Amino acid sequence: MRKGEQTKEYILQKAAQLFNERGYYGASMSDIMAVTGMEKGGIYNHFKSKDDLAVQAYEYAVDLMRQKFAAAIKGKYHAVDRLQAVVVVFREITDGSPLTGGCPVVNTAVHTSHTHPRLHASAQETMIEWQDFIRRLAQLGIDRQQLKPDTDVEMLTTLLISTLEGAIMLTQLHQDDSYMDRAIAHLTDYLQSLALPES
Amino acid sequence: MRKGEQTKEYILQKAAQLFNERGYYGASMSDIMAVTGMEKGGIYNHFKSKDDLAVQAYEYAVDLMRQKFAAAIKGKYHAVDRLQAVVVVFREITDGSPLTGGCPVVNTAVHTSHTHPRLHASAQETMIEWQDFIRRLAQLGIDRQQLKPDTDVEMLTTLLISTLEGAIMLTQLHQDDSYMDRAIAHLTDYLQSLALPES
DNA sequence: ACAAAAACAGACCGATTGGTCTTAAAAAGG
DNA sequence: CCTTTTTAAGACCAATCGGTCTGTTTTTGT
Repeated sequence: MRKGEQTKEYILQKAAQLFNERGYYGASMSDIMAVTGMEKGGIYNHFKSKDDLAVQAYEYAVDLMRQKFAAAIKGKYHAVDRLQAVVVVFREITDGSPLTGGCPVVNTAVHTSHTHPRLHASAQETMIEWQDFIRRLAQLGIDRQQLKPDTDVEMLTTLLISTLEGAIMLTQLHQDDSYMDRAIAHLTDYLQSLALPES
Repeated sequence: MRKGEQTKEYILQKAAQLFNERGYYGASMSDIMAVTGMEKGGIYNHFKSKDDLAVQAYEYAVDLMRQKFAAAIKGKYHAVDRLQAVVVVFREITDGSPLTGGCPVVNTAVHTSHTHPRLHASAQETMIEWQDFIRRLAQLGIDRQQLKPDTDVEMLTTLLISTLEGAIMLTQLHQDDSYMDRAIAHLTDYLQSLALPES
């Protein structure tokens, strides 16, 4: 029963990549067969429907991102360092890590908005999770007197995600990293400006 | 020959709306028949393929945006006022004007990235057009000594579009205007900070 | 090594896809 | 008003869609 788990993860990886680029309706089962090199029977042995595959593939992609976020802040204790590390994870999205084709959460959100309620709800939940993550980092930074006490946490969260996701989109659209570079340069300044000088 | 033009525009309006929400592959010709209340023959009388319809529907949507931008800066001569007016047009996207379902350029960019090269190229061109528009407004503002001479035009353009498009996405995803409100509040401050005091 | 179980291939299915074509209804031009 | 042209309807088509199922091949545990 171990061989099965291996191929299942292999399929998930390929499918996650394909769905991220093409969306649920833009990627057919034939496409997935082509990209995995497997036949229909082999795939449907692990997933009970295209729907099921898409949902699990999305969860797979999100898990990869979760791991990157966790690894990024590991060993960092200053809120500015941590938030900067989060920014770097977003930067890596445009480099194709862990998936090429842009942010899986935003892509899924756009791709499924009026077509696939189940996946759309998942995208919503993931985004709320990310926002919470950033919010907590910021709030903890305030509590630990690393960030200015009047820091607007909600504003910080919205600006970080909006600017980064928007810049990812521009970088993807034009195949030009400079948009992401500018966004990050600005956010870096912004984060630094929130730092409370050591007392 | 006038009745035909009327129905053609009617179809374009309905199709533009549908494609904006669901994307090229998420919206079938049957869906378009349903939303227009027309039969297949009536639609294919005006468009030679689904492709043709989608391309024209996108152009239709972009034209609506173009008109809004033109109207927004009309009668305004200070760069900060003009850029602020551009921001307001983006704000109206989240209110469903001229189309519900978010920004047609970003939606098309994401929906067609690896599936429909023709439409994807159109989205690219439109985005370049918008960037040029903002760049020119900013540069003219510097030339006319309304903006600080050291204003980074490229940075301004990237930040405006990235932040606004990212915020539109969040507002759409969560059905919550506050993301857009925060983004705009921040950008308003930012634009104000670039203004050159009257001499 | 061998029996049981899991994994995979691929033929097959009905439904839906985008698209065509003939025919009828309705505008438009004289 | 009456002919011509345009407009729209809807039956029809091949191809593709997601999905099932049976049979064969591999793994697996013993």
